[in-house]
Amino acid sequence: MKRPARKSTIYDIAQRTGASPSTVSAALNGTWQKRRIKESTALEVQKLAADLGYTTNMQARGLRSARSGLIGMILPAHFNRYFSSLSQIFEAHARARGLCPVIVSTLRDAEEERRTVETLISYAIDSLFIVGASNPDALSDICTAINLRHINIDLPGTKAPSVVSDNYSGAKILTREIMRLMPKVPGRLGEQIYFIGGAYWDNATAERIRGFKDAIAEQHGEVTEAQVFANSYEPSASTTDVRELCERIGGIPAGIFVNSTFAFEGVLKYFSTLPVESFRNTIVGCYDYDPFATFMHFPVIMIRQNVEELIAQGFRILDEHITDSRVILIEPELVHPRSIYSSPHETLRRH
Amino acid sequence: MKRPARKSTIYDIAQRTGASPSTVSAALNGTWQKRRIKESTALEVQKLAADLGYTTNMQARGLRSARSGLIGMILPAHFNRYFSSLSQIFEAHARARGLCPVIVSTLRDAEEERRTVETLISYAIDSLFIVGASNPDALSDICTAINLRHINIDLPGTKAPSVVSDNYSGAKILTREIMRLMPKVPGRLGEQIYFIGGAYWDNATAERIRGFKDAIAEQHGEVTEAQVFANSYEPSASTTDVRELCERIGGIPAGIFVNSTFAFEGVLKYFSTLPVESFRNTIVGCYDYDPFATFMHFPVIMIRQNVEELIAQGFRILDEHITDSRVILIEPELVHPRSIYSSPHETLRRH
DNA sequence: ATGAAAGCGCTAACAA
DNA sequence: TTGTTAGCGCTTTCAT
Repeated sequence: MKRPARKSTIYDIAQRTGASPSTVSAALNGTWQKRRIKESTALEVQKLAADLGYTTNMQARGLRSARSGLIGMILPAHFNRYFSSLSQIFEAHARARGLCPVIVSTLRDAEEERRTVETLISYAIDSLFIVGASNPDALSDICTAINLRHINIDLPGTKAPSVVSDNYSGAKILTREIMRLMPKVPGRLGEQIYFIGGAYWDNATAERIRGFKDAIAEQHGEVTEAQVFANSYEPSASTTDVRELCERIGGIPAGIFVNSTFAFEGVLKYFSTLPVESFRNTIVGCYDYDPFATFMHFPVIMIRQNVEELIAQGFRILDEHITDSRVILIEPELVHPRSIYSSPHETLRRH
Repeated sequence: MKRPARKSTIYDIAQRTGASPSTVSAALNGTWQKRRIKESTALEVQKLAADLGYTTNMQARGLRSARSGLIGMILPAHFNRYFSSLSQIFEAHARARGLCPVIVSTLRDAEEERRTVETLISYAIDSLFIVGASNPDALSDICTAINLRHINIDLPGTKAPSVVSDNYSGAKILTREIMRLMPKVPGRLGEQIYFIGGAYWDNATAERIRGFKDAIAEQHGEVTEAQVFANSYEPSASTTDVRELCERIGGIPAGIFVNSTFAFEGVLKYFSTLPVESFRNTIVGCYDYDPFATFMHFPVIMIRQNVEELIAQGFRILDEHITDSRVILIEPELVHPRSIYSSPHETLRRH
């Protein structure tokens, strides 16, 4: 059957089958049994629709029914292994529910986050995942005003349910492991292990710093502020910080806790100026996983967050209509050097 | 001013300002000058709209005007450094044009690609970027039928304009560099350098294999088929391939051309079972860039595709209303070991 | 310089 | 078992 140039509508199908538009509508949107349309009628309509290449105009349906079939997610960046794995899993869950995912990055900019949420709302998204927002509560206010179901992922808020990694224990585990593997050199440990990257005003970073300090305190007493560099998420800030640190202490520290792969890239930028031999006595722990990073020319241990669980719990909360401000903690996992995990890509492919 | 529970509409604003809905509409969508609305009227309307937290219902606008303000992009996966950098750049361009990006992954599955495009069409996207599709022409047919502007990125089609990396020259450059740096050992070169990953039926892989073979032929004559393993994009296939290869030749080959970071992860999975010393005489070249991969315990050279240009040229083609099936080639760049480039994330942040 | 009114494609209440 | 009808919120033509 030749397809029309214009997209066909239920009216076209109504005309050609002799049924009414509402019958066609019901036959096509799955409510025909409830509307007691004769099966043969429904089948006839569906057949013609398929032949014509009909697809529902979602704008019209959405306008009428005040729902869109879209589900939104905002996150700090696409270009990051952690966030893009969240996207991958989020998308799979959305698809499984018959929703079309709309994933937009907001570059850790509160104003951009606000604008983006308003944009998504103007498209009538049915619910929203807010990942790593710099000001989740401000976004919650916007969502609540129009009764939009939403949840915070990765960074908690106080006005909506949150699912976050247990950054405190993760950092503690990672720090303990760094200390265990660190070359034993004389002098105060306080001058040998450092925290680099992230921003101290952000909850995730703050929790990780707390875990870092507590782990050290367990074994070696207090940590000084001079051991923590957390003023920005920009990789370039970490480049500067680690350079100044190394120049000050006259070498690469024995242990470095890097707050994310973003920061790690910044650190590597400085490292690339140093000879390979200078890394003999260094161990790096990085909060976030990258398979290539576990294969570097010096030992790197990593933390892998449970991305599947972060998203799955988010959907569970939506399903159960939970709206209080509970915080669900998800345990991350320690990754040893030279470890390759399969990517979500591998497990998702279906056929 | 207290905001209403329900989202306000132009009718609410019309009522409260005493203007008519059409005047309000014009005042709010930027056409008021053309409609010769008094400036004071427009300002009054805009002020109230702001106070009320009004935002346009894009479904209604889209339904009426047959445009949505959405721009779609489909790609094989989010969870990949190359694709997610394409997302990041695509998003920036879309935003700059006042469009809302909808980026969906289709897992290199032709059927999923088709379904996704139909879904995006049902939301009336204004144009579409098709990245790395397994069957671009089938998608072009769907788009053309409803007059949807679209372009192919990364993999070319014959029914729409395409912007692709120059995979042939990129592979040639990479192969030459592998050969230049390879440890010189006796015996035929044919038994010392191998191509691993990707799928030979996919244009990008095929072009890279061609570049690989030609580069070797330039210096050492023919290449045998036994040197090329390209049956799947799954990392696990590369794990198996490289394992069997190494077991067959009794060691790690002197040179390995890895077709993508996906495949590289698979290769590393096997490498992680080998002692560090066994890599003394190996050099790996990988088609795709990852900063961490350049810091491994054996030398890795990489190809970095010009992501910014791939997307920018795509938008240029859209802007210039080009619809023929021309193919624009973008040159990629060789990356030496221990090289860190700044991420798109850093350059995009605006404020 | 502005208002009235039609209609985009769909859903759902109501009528038959 | 099916048809009629009234909108959803907006844009746009035409009238004033």
